[in-house]
Amino acid sequence: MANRAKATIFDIAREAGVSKSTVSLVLQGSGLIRPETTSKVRKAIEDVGYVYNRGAANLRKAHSNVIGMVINDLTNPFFAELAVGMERVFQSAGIVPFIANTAENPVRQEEVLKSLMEQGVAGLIVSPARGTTPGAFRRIETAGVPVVFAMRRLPESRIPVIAPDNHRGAYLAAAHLIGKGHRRLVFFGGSSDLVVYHERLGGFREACETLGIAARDILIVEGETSRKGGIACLETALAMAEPPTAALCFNDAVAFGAMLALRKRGLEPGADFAVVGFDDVVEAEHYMPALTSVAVDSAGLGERAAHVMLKMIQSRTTRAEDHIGAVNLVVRESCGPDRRTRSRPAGSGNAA
Amino acid sequence: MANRAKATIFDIAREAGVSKSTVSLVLQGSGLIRPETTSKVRKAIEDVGYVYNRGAANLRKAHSNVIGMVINDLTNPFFAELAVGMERVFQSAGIVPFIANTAENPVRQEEVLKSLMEQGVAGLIVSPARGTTPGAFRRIETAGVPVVFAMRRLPESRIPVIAPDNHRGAYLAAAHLIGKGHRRLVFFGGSSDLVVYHERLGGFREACETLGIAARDILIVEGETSRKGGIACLETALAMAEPPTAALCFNDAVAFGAMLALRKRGLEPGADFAVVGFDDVVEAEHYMPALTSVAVDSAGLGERAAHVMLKMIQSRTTRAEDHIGAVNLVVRESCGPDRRTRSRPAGSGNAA
DNA sequence: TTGATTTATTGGAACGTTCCATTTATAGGC
DNA sequence: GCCTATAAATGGAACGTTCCAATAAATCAA
Repeated sequence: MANRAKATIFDIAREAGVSKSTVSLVLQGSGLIRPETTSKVRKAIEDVGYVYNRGAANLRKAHSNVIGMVINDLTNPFFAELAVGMERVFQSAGIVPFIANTAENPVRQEEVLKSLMEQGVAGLIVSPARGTTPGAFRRIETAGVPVVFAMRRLPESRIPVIAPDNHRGAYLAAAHLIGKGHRRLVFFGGSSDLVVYHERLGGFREACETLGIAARDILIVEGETSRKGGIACLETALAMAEPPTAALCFNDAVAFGAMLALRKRGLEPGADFAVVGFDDVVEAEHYMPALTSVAVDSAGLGERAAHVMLKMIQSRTTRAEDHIGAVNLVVRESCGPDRRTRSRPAGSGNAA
Repeated sequence: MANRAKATIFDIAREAGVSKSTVSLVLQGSGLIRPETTSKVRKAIEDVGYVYNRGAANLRKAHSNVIGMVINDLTNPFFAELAVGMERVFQSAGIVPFIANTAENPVRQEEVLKSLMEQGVAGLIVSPARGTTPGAFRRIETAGVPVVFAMRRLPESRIPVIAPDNHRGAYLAAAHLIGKGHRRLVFFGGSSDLVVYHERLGGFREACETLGIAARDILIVEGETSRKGGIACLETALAMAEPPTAALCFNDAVAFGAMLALRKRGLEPGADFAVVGFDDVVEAEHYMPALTSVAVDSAGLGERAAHVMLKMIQSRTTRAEDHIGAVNLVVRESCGPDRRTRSRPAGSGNAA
């Protein structure tokens, strides 16, 4: 089976006793070919161990069938979920998405994007790396390749975005905390080079302000968006002269870190200090205590992004509407009982 | 910048006032071109918004620079780590790996593999989906494309494998449990269609047998390799007439599930029932209690796999040696204190 | 039978590169 | 100044497909 040099449609043609054009037609599933001829060709294809050369085909064909998916952090299950959601819809459209990881590195992202473009992708779904420069996608835009951003956006870009309603999610979470009786709140993690950060922080601020929290009781501690960052944030917060009693965290990883740090200090997350996460990754439910978090349905957003992309490709446009996905607060145990029913007000249980 | 139709080297040539061949040479970084000419061409490339067509190039060139990475479950951080490790070494070799997810589905895997082959990959690193048929890679082998398996292997395949020493890892873990005084042990999760399962179970068995555990005290509960599966396994085990006191779990997800189920029953993982995981994913360290687990260094194995692949491509071979990665048991808190020092022997603390 | 129509099949040009064999320009030796 | 050696640039064929226009074969109406 199969000699050294790779087989082409000419080899198939010879084997089946037809012309290369006929083979090409069969390959494309054209109905013009007589059934017996078709099966003769099919057999020859098997016999010579043929593998279709999509590169050659794309030289003539208008459109390729590959879509690139550029993700900033594959090890974050949140983004992996996003990828999985996209794959679901592409699969049913007969498209194979290729995933590439940028590890939150703009330089790497540049390489990855370049490579994907050279490969002739039909479209790109991107969760841009932190620190992506504004012009990073100009080349791609002028090439007319459709791009959609997922989860994250760039400051002043015209590229359509599929993302959760970060502002509202943060608002809901903060409102929940305030409803529980907390009066001095902190926002943990993230940094201002991320648009998402501003959205979430904005929601947090708005809730605090409209629900009567004094400006001096609205705290912010920036930090890495990881467990480690969460630990650091908590240490910083508890070292304050007047520590907060509740934290809304930039994402679940930060929340896990904060809970861990709490435990290390002998404090019980929920009872002694309230923690809310963001994203609602699968582990949130299984943590001890289970983490209250803002669910964003990343797989659903992935599906949405894929649909938008499909439509853009089909209608040969590079424009599309943004889509802001609904969020909802999943209340679990990390915020403890209602504080207003307790005798001692905020600040209790803060023994180091 | 850039008119509608995509620019080719001819457009660059016209713009720069040279021939297409010169442009091609510049593109390939040939030193034969005069520096001033080179920069003239470089400028033209910018001006026309050129994007290199790798498909066309591969028609002539012997080798492509893309490597496919086929992963069975991207949402499992363990596999995501593997991917990240590979990327590290490919990046420094100027290669962009494309990742595709099979979601543990052999049919999907078939499609993904086909698509990657059509794209003209130079090599394939695969963590095969469960239930992959023996012949699934024959086509690829006869096409002469190098393949290496990572983490998992197929029953009778000749394809090189990069995997952790599952047998030894399980042996170490079981020995640890026995050393702690446990005398009735169970293996949780997995199923016999996976070679890895047999390896890990084999190590568990060998440790039990050589360290004097009676055959009737060596229990096995198959199950899904997920949190859910772990929960089910634990329920099954505790429902036995004579329940075990310690479990070695197929992987960390199963272990997390088991610990969860323990908690739900009011039992304390570690003190009341010992649990050991496998893979040592990042969360293992952060769990409550921290999970004792067999560390396999998946990122390191990913790097190794990538190196092997690079060498295979370079030496134009499709053969390579297997590589069995070292493992080590990371002892944390999920196995509790030494049981031999306690008054009551195995079986205590098992109130439902 | 003839011409028109439909159904199957085919040759050739094109797609955007690379690479080889040439050609042209530049420099060096005498 | 001429010949040779070297450096720089070039034209053309090839890579494996698709698609159009053209041909060949089969069917049908008269």
